Amino acid sequence: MDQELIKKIPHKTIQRLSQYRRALLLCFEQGKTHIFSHEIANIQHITAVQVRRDLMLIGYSGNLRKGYNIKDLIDLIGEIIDSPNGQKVAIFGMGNFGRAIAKYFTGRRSKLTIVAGFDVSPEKVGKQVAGVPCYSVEEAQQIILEEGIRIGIITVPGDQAVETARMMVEAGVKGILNFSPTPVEVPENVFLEEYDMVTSLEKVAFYVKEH
Amino acid sequence: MDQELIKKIPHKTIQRLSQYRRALLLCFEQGKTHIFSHEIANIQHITAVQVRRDLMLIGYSGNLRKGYNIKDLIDLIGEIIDSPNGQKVAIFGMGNFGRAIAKYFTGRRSKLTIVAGFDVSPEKVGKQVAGVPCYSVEEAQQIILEEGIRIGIITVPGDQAVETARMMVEAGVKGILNFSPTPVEVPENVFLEEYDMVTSLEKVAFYVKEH
DNA sequence: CATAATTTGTTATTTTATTAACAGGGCAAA
DNA sequence: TTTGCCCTGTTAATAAAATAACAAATTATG
Ligand SMILES: NC(=O)c1ccc[n+]([C@@H]2O[C@H](COP(=O)([O-])OP(=O)(O)OC[C@H]3O[C@@H](n4cnc5c(N)ncnc54)[C@H](O)[C@@H]3O)[C@@H](O)[C@H]2O)c1
Ligand SMILES: NC(=O)c1ccc[n+]([C@@H]2O[C@H](COP(=O)([O-])OP(=O)(O)OC[C@H]3O[C@@H](n4cnc5c(N)ncnc54)[C@H](O)[C@@H]3O)[C@@H](O)[C@H]2O)c1
Repeated sequence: MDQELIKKIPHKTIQRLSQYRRALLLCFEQGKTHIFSHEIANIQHITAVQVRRDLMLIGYSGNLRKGYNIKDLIDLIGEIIDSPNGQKVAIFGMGNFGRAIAKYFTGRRSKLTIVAGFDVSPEKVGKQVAGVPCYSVEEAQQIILEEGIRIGIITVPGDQAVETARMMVEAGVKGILNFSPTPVEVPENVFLEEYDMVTSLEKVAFYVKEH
Repeated sequence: MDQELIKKIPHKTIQRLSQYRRALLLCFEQGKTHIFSHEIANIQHITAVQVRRDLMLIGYSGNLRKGYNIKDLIDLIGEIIDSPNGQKVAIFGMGNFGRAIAKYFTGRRSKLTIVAGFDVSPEKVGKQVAGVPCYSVEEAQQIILEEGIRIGIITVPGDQAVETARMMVEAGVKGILNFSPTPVEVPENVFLEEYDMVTSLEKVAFYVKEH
């Protein structure tokens, strides 16, 4: 696919492609070879039109009678969202959440590998969590460079997030997923995604509230 | 505020209100009494217009010279998104992630309290995590009813999520925050929020990829 | 062979969300 | 007092996302 076009894919479509792929992988494991847009839509919470539109944007054509070839589609989504040689990820803050993430990601075959954790606590530095070595923050710059880590996950306490992000960017990280409740600033050439769990829960609470 | 109007507030605004409040609480603790829209905007990643628009929607008026009264605004946001007597929350699946959430939420004063965890593993049932008792899933229906739990967080493995959600709804849960990668179905009167961490990370990876 | 039934691919429309524009108010300083 | 500045609140314009609508293609079937 043309690189120019890839950049024009809406953010929401990128997210859905990731989700389509996971659903497709499940179908593929079950021995299915083809799938219709409305079947994909049923698995996710969306409409068949949305699915077709997304696939149109990535230039994938299905078979009019059999639908989409699952294997081909998985591969095409992979070509778009994965990097050929994978990407390395580091976790900043190996507390309860950071460790849960490390355990969760390790072992599952994926183009994304968590290769390092960083923490300030002497109890954690030097240990391994699910095979992920934990280093001190002082070593971060060096390890990030050596390993070629381009993505960082922030799971430090909120009051440490801004400084941590600054340091990550300085060390060469190109993408940050910030799970702390404190928004951080990054330069334009760094991609930032933030998710605040408390906000999500408060949102649910609001819509559940007896007005 | 009028209940009819409250229901018309956009989802995104509700999320931002939650975030404004947290930022405001920090400012309040630092002794500030008033704040301008552009100051709030700077803390979050948004524009001052967005802030003013959101506050307009909830009918809050600031002082032309001093900006918004922090204390009043915190209280108003609380009136809108909190329930007066708080709401009870349960976690389904007390694994690594579920336990991290339990530890994280406990102790912080908030209108949301995690009062129970549920799991199938005999090792976990009967124990406590950060003061949150873990029950077997068989007990769920009864405990949810007794405690008046209206909100549930799903942190069971993906292949258990659909069945878990079904059971939660049957037991009377009115809002679900699903962290498993598997989308679940809920009836119309139940509010559903889903967050998929892998998708977030894949999104970051995509925008960081060297095209 | 014609027809009905499906499903894709794409354009048009609608809805939702964000940003821009600006009137009006209040205070400070000239 | 008057001028200028910097706010808020609100309407208007723009952009992004989702949905609807439908032509074209393919196959099964009478
Ligand atoms: N645990 C959850 O379920 C959860 C949910 C939502 C958000 N979060 C957020 O994730 C973050 C971590 O939460 P947690 O529950 O794991 O807390 P935690 O206290 O268990 O872990 C924080 C870790 O960060 C380390 N740390 C502190 N300062 C650091 C620094 N400057 N550099 C590197 N490491 C540092 C600490 O030593 C500790 O190991 C917080 O910002 C929290 O708000 C956690
Ligand atoms: N750990 C993470 O950082 C992380 C990140 C993103 C998403 N998730 C998702 O959260 C979920 C849990 O992840 P985890 O890492 O905590 O896994 P985990 O295996 O540590 O925990 C899962 C827990 O659920 C329990 N369980 C299994 N079936 C159950 C059922 N039917 N009812 C109640 N409990 C049941 C298990 O006994 C276990 O305690 C998974 O769906 C995972 O995809 C986890």
